[in-house]
Amino acid sequence: MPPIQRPTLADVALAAGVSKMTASRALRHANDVSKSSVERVVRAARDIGYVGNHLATSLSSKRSNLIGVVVPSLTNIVFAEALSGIAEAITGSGLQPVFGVTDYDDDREYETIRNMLSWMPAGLIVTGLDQSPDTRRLLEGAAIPIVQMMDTDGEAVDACVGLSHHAAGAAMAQALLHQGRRKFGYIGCNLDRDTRAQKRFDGFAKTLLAAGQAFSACVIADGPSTLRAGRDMTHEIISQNPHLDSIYYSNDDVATGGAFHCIAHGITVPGQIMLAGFNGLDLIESLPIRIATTRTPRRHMGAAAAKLILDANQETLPTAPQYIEFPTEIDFGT
Amino acid sequence: MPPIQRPTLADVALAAGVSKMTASRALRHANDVSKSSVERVVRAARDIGYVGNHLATSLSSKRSNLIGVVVPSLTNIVFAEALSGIAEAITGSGLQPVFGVTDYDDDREYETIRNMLSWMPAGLIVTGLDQSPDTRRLLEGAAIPIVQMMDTDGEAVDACVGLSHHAAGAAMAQALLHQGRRKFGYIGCNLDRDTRAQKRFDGFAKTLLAAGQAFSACVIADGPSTLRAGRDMTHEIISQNPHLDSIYYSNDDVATGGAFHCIAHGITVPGQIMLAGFNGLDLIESLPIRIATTRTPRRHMGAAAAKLILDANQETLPTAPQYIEFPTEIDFGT
DNA sequence: CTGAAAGCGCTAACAC
DNA sequence: GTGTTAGCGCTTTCAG
Repeated sequence: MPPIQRPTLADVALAAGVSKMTASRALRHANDVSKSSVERVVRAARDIGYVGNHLATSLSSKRSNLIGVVVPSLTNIVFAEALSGIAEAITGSGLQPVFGVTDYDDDREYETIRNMLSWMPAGLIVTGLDQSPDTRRLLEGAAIPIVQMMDTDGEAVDACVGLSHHAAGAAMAQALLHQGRRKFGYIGCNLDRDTRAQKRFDGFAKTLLAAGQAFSACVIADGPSTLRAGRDMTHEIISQNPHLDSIYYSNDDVATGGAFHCIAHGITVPGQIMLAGFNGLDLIESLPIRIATTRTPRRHMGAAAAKLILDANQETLPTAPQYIEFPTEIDFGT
Repeated sequence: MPPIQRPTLADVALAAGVSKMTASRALRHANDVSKSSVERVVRAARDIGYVGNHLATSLSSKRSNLIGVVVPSLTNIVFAEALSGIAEAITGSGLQPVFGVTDYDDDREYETIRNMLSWMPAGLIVTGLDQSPDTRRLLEGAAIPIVQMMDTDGEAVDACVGLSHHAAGAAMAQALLHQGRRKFGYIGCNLDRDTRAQKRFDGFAKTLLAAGQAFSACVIADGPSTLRAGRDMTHEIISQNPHLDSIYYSNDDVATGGAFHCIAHGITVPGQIMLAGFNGLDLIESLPIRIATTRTPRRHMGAAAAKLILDANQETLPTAPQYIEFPTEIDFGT
């Protein structure tokens, strides 16, 4: 197929017998144009299969319909769900999401954001509050709405939608203490890069300390959070510390691995030992045993972040920098 | 902060004491420009914080660095992993992925693709081969590389990277027959919209038929594939058909729900009943019981699709339409 | 090796 | 209501 020149607005205008401007106006806000013109333009556009060129539109109007989204990972369902919430929130708005995956790497994050900025996006949604100084400068210098999502423990560049991971960790510690647990274990993955998991750990540990308690054992691994890692690490921590009565995990994936270990080895949960994760994955509620978790509204956070961008692009609304903190809820699955 | 006019190439050129063109060339392929010029331009760009404008670049060069990706869902980890593979494959290439979620809806898919096309993307990756006629026309008319991923059962618009779901279903039926199973149940979600799940079902059913067997019971639900649905439907099918010795599920999520049901009710697996899913999620291998599954290379499929687009954009390579079929492998978890 | 001119396809800002 | 004139910021020519 020869690369046929795709029809432009000029072609539409010609076919409709009007000027480019009238065609342009007719195709966008049908008001301000006579009914008959609109009709002819729309028909002409359809007839010749006009599609429009966002590049030209955006360059000319100095604003694009792109919205950048930066997440650390996509194998973790949590971020995929946030993306999903974003996608859902912007359907019908004409905005298109551009995404970047940083793999928890500061340099990748910097490059990704820099690259996105050169698309003059309508806004940027990035994960977390703990960017590198360079990245932060980049964000601060960008003259577009920036929303940092998933976390509220720290200072936002602009707007922020998330939850307090420190508080979530603290709340879980409190809850386990209330349940009478006293021999605490911790199992975590990827802690050196996942600052939100760190914050939960800190919150949990500080709360224990304040109650005159402490972790009896911690097992921390470098790799990503996987069920297998959770299962293996649980095996390790329990065989070395048989008297643990509870384990806090860096998230539900790892905790589920722990649950599988317990099921396979006939360890009663929560009888002998209580397991606690984080996120409130659907998975948890279907598990044949009950483990505790903190429910988090990933989808809503994504949607709320997207809505902030949407609002900021409607001049009519006051663009007060928002700081939205979602409450979390502990779920014992009972 | 007042909306300071962001520096343009002209500013860089001015600061470096060269023309716009020299600056442009220096910033892209440092060849064809004297060393001293390159140096001055690069320094000037950095000094004034020049970022570049992809909109202008793309409009002018009539090709963008955007790559469109259309998936039916993001809550299903499988598609998130494919995205992840795509993102990984294009890192360093300068390409940026734009994504759209169709929620298995033909109209949404059409609109999403249409919208993406107006960004003049370097290529498009869409899920599956079963688009609506309108969408198909849209794709055929687009003068860019199109890759359909995840499926090979059907005719591709251009290139195609995936696996045969019909064959995968057939292979699983064969495997269960070999294991001596004779009372087959089927449990599926979202079959009316998920054409790939349909194909697996067809392949399985046809193979049973060819062996003189048939499903003893089928339970099919409309909603999305969830663990809870799998668990509930398994409860239903087993209580109504106590003699089933195997169940084929539309995918691993639903099958895992089934596994949880069996664990909770003391049904031995695969002793009393064998469960078989599809995808080979990591989850499966950590499960305390062994269920069968078909391993699928989601990440690789995504990466391969992205590579096809990458290659097609390098004029040097022959742009032969590709048709890549990945083999699948049945895993009994033993 | 470097530069000047001429757009890419569209819309903002004015006319009429 | 509609059209005209200028660009948006960059790259593609084509001359030097």
